[in-house]
Formats: sequence, structure tokens, C-alpha cells
Amino acid sequence: MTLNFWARNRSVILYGVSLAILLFLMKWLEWRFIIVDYAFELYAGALAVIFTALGIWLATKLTKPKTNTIIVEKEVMVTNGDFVLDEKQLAGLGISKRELEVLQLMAEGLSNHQIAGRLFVSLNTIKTHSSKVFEKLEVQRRTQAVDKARRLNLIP
Amino acid sequence: MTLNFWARNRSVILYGVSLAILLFLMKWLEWRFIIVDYAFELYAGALAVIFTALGIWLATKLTKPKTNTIIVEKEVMVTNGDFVLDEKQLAGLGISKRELEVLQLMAEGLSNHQIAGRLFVSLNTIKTHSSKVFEKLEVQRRTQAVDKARRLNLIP
DNA sequence: GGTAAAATCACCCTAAAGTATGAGCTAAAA
DNA sequence: TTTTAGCTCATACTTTAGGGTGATTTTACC
Repeated sequence: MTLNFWARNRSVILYGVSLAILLFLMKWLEWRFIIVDYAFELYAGALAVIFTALGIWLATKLTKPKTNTIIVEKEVMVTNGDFVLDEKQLAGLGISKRELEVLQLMAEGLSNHQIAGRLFVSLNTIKTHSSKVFEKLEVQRRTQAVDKARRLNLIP
Repeated sequence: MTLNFWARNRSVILYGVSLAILLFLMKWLEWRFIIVDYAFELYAGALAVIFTALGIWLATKLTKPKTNTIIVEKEVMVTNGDFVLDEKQLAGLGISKRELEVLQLMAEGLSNHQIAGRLFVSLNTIKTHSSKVFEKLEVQRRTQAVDKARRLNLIP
């Protein structure tokens, strides 16, 4: 209870005590330098400085530190990396699931032989699918097919 | 310049001026109440309170509020149409101007024969350039070259 | 002028891609 | 049941691409 009272009024009590001590000191000094008249300005000056400092100290105790929150928006460039297959285009062209698989691997730079291995079928099968894809895309060679398919959002 | 001086030392100047004014007031009051001896304690008390308040005011002025900067990233979509050639990559790979031209047309789906016609050179020249490009890109076929070049931002 | 790099061209050979034709199997739709 | 679409595979042939070797000309730099 008493501890509570002290904890809560600590600053005020300290302020009062220090004020009392200072007044006592000044009274004492008054008796020592009573002959010197201009000493008053010195007292006043000292008093002003001391209590200003005390005020500053009190301020830091009584006031909560202000926090200025500044929100800065930073633009981050995001490329259209998220490829989305154009299903409608695919259906419209009549390209089958398997045909698309072949096209995708073709675009990755795989040879027909490599694609065959990847999809566990024969080279002939890949050639067949390629031809079908070329037909549907109305192109003559793989580079053309890849270029067009990319443009039509069939491959990334 | 003078404005700058004022702006920067505003608090200090105000403090000095108010101190001078208060000292003048006390001197004036000293002449009015010189007969009453205990008035000194009143001065001191008033002085203490006033300068404490002044100290508090100063503290609020001198202490800068903390700035908490929060950076919010805002995504901005960039259309993939804005292709920018990676000149450094190009130079690093040692791909010549002519070689790049061939690569670009290759990516558009043109056959070697067609590219030769486009650039007014022989088919052999195109084959030579192709081989050089493949070598520098460390690939074996045009689809691979195109795929890699795209990834390295050499072609759109 | 000398040198190196880039561009151009030729020829030979092989590999890969692309075309044409045909066939078989399975699942789904008519 | 029949038809259709999709997938798989084969064979024969043609075209294109790719690798190798070498040479000449042009261009840029010292």
C-alpha cells in the first residue's frame, strides 16, 4: 500500500523534496552572501537553469514517447510470369491433351527422340503428334509452332 | 540565412528572451516587495514552477518524435510486352550483332533458307551463324537455342 | 601496315525433322 | 451395334538442319 503510493507518486515526491532542499540551500546562501546585492541575479539564474533541467526530466517521465508512423508505398515490378493456358483457344484449335504435351516439350528444346523417351512412346508416335499439331496450328516447322503457340497462350 | 538561423535556434532564443523578461519582472517585484522579507520564498517558488513548466515545454520541443517507417510493397503488373534486351548477357556470351539477327528470325519460326533471303546472304552463311550461336549458347538445336535465349532476355 | 575478329561462302556428310500412307486398339458417343 | 476421336506404331521417302573443314573478304583496332 505504502509501496504503491511511493511508486505512483515517485516523481512528484522527488520534485517536492529537491525543491525543499534547494530552498534551504538558497536560504543558507542568502545568509552567507547577504552583503552582495547582485547575487540575487545569480540565484535566479541558477534557479532557472536547475528547474528547467528538472522540468525536462519530468517531461521525459510524464510524456510517453511519440511515435510517428509513416507508411511508404514501394512499387515492386511483377512480371507476368504467371502463365495461364488459354483453354478456349486450345479447344477451338482441337489440340488434344497428348498433342499439347508434345508441344510443350518441343518448346523446351527437346528433340523428337528425347520427347519419345520422356513420354514412353516411340519416335513415330511423336512424329505423328507433331504433324497433327503443325496441321492444327497451320505451320510448317517446330520453331513456327512454338512461336505461334506462345502467342496464343498455349505454352508459357 | 538569417531565417535559417531563426528556424534552427527558435526554442533557445525563446527560452533566453523569456528568461530575461522573467528576471526583469522579478527585479521589478523586488522593488515593490522589498519590505516583505519572506517574499523571497514566494519568488523562488514561483520561479521553480515557471521554469519547470518551461523545461517541460522545452523537452517536448527538443525531443524528436520517433519515426517508425513501414514499407508496404505494392505490386505493379508489368506487361510482358516490354522486352528489354540484356546487353550484358549478350556481350558476356560474345554473340555478334549478325548472330543475334539470325537468332531473332529463327525464333520467329523462319527456316534457314528463309532467313538467308531475309538477310540477303547465302544459306551457308546462315548455317555458319547458327552453329556459332548454338556453340555460344551451348545448345544443339534451334528450339533449344530459342528457349534459352528467351530465358536470358536476348529475344522477346 | 599488321592483326584479329566478324562476316561471308563453299563443299561434304550425317542426323533430325517432316510428309505420306497405312494399321490396330480403346473408349465414348450416336 | 456402329461410328468417331484419340493414341500408338510402322515404313518409305524427302527436306531441312546441323557439324566439320576450309577459304576469302571486310571491318575494326593498334
